[in-house]
Amino acid sequence: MLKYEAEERELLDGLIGAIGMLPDGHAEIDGLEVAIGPRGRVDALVDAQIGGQAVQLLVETKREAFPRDVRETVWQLRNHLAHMPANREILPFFIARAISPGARDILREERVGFYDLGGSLYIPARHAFVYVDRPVPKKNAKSFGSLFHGQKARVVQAIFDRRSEWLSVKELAESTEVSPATVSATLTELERREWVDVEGAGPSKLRRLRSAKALIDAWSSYVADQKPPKLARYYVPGSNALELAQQLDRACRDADAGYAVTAEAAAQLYAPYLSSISQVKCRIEPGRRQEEALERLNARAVSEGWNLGLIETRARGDVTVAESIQDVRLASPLQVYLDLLQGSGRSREMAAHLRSERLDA
DNA sequence: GCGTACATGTTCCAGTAGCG
DNA sequence: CGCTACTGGAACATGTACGC
Repeated sequence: MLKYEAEERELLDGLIGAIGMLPDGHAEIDGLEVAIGPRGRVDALVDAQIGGQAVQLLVETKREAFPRDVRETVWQLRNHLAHMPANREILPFFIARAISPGARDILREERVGFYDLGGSLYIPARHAFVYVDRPVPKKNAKSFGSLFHGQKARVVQAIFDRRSEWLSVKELAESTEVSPATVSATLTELERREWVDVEGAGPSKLRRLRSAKALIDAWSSYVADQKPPKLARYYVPGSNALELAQQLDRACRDADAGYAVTAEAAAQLYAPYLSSISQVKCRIEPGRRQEEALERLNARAVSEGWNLGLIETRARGDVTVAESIQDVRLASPLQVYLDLLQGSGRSREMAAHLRSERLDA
C-alpha cells in the first residue's frame, strides 16, 4: 500500500514536471484524494497553466493501462465531472506508468488527457492543445509482452488456433497442459486488452477471440523487439526442402523425437509462394532423442551452406504440431508467421502472403 | 422458489528459473 | 551472485444444478 502511494506520487510529480516544461506551462497539486460529489473520489486535483490559460485537471492514477482499465476509469471521471462546479475549465485526466497503444486511442477519442512515465502527454484543453506521443517505456514494454512468453504464449496460441470457438479455462488448461491458474491469468490479460469476447461468468464463463488482427499485430511487434532465437545450422546430404523435410520426418519418427517444421519450408506447404526453397527450419524436442534424430539424418554441423536449421527450444511446449501436410509435421500457421518475421531476405514477403492466406480469415 | 452441494474461475503466495 | 518475473498449488469466490 505504501509502495503504491509512492508510485502515485512519482507519477504526479512527473506530470507536474512535464507541464512545467511546456512554454508558459506551470502546474501544482491542488489536493490529493479529493472527495467529489456524494461518494466519488479522485486521486488528485491539479491546477495547471498552459499558454496563459488556467485548466484544472481531474486526475485518476493507475499502474498500467489497457483498454478496459481506461474505459472503466473514463466512465468514473465523467461521473465525477458531472458533480463539479462549472466555473472554469476542468479536464478529466489519466496517468499511469505505462499506457498501451490501444488505451491511448480510447483516451484521445474520449478527449481525456493522459500522461505516462515514457513522457507521453496529451492535453486536449480548449485553448491549448498539447500532444506528445512517446513509445511505451522500455522497462514496461515487457509487461505488455508477457502474454507472448512461455506458458502464456502457449495459451494465446491455442486461443488463436481455435479462434472461432468459445473456450473455458478448464478446457484450455487441459488442451495446452498449462495450469488453470496461468490460463485464467492469460485470459484476464486478454480481456484487459479487449481482444476477447466474454460470455457468462463464474464457472460458466466462456471467451472467444475477437481481435485476431490486433493480437497478431501486437505479437509481431513484440517479436520484432526480441533478438532472434539461436539457430543451430546443419548440412544434410540431399536435395530440395520438401524432400529434406520428409527425411526429417522419418528420422524423428524413428528416434521418437517430437519436431515441428516452421518458417519458409512450412509456409510453402501452407500457402505456396516461391517456386523453390532450399532450407528447412524446425524445432526438435531437445535431449537424447534430438541427437539421435540428427544422427539418423547424417546431419553435419556447419557454419556455411546449411540446409537444416534447428531453432533453439527452451520452454516446454515450444514444439507443437498443428497439422501434417505431405507427411511433414508443421508448427501452427501463427508460429510459422512469427518465425518468418524473424528471418531475413524474402521471408517477410512469405510472411505477408501466409498471413493473408491463413491468418486473416 | 429456496437452499445446499458441486464445479469452475480467480487470486494469493511461495518456490524457482532465468536474467543481468 | 542478487534480483525479478513466471508459474502453479491452494485457498477463496462465484455461478449452476438439483432436491425439496
